Amino acid sequence: MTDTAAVGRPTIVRHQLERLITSGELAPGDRLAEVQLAERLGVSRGPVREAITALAQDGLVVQFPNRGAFVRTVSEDDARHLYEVRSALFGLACQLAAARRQATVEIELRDLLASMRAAFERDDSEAYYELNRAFHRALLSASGNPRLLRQYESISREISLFRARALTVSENVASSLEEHEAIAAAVIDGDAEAARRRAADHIVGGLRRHMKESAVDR
Amino acid sequence: MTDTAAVGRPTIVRHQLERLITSGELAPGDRLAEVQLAERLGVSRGPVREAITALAQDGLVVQFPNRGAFVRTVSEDDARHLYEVRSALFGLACQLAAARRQATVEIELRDLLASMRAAFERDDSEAYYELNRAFHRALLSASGNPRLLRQYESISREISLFRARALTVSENVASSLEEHEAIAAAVIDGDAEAARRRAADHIVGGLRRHMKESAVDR
DNA sequence: TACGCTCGGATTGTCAACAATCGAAAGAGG
DNA sequence: CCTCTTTCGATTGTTGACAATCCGAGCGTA
Repeated sequence: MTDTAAVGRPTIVRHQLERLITSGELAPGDRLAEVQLAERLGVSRGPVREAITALAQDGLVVQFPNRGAFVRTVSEDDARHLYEVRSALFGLACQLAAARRQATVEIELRDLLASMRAAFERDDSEAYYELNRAFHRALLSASGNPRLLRQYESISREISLFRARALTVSENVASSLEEHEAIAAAVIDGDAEAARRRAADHIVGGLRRHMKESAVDR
Repeated sequence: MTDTAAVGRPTIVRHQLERLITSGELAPGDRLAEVQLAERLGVSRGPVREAITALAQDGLVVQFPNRGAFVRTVSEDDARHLYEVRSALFGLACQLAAARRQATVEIELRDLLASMRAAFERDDSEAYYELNRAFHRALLSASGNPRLLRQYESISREISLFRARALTVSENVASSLEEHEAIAAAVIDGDAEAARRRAADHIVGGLRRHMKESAVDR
């Protein structure tokens, strides 16, 4: 009955549909025909409808009465709005993480940063992308606010719909890496205000990078 | 297909259920029996199920597989987490509003503040509560980020489940009013950083007030 | 009495059929 | 040729029935 259980019923169909969308198999703007999805997933229309309404509440799908559901399309304005919210959320996470000063987090961050630097130096943008995600998740978890993590991941899913087919080029990774190190330093140092500001600025920079199609750091 | 339409299908049943919960008719912890709700609302189980899953995704309801859905109970920790997120969101809203410097907002804020001060002086906490909400909404709207408004209202709905039966006592209204004036001044002045900080601190203060049962300013 | 098992009522999960609504194509009229 | 109306196919919205699952009452045994 508490926050952690509020993730909702992890119904198989819901996750399958979510995967179809986030993987790009169902592209933004695509129609979500209930019967078609039902037979594709081997179930009836009922579970599909519920999954669709859940995803609509999540923002991945938009519904029009009597006209059906469509995969959300994210305009440039939408993307800016989403990045603004994400920026505030990540800023808060780092602020809280810095205020808590957990020793385990310090180790985890140093470890991740070392791996990221290694991935950068051997130009492995695939690995860097994953480590980047792990780095963000680590700080979100370190905030001690599970709701914040959930909110952040929801926003991130929506953002992933923006220019989903942008290639991950390895430009600006250097500056991204520097920003990460600055954030980690502030968190480890316990400087909550600096951590917040740097984290927020970092996400805003992510919007810039995303806008110009170099999508490594989203 | 854009963000504004993403509010989801405004199905009657969903709003009815939401009202039952936010009005306190269905208290936190109460079971949401599908058949009972169905006949109470005069529909079948289908729409009720969909409404429940939507509300679960929203955080007002928690679901357990094969065991049913319950109105979310918000612990003190949950409340703190929610207030932290709310604080960041409202801070962002005021920061953005300050950066935009819209003339119409200035007028609106001055007007609202005058009404709030009047309500405070005649000790009308009911009116003050409503004006308080309007003040927050005005700043959220002035941010120019509809997604932010939506997120904020979602969080606010969840917070309203915390100690829902706390009486609205007219204590601390004076300090709350001062904080509002300080926020508005920063927004009007275009000082985004001050606006953000004051707004965030204001919400954190709201948590303190809420914790000690004086729930005027949530 | 305490513990484990079985069974039964109640509730959720799923399904297929029916009703309501929409959009597009066909047709009538100007 | 264009526009408005009408019809029709397709899709969503809703329903009641059936299957699966859970929880607790009752029974038996140590």
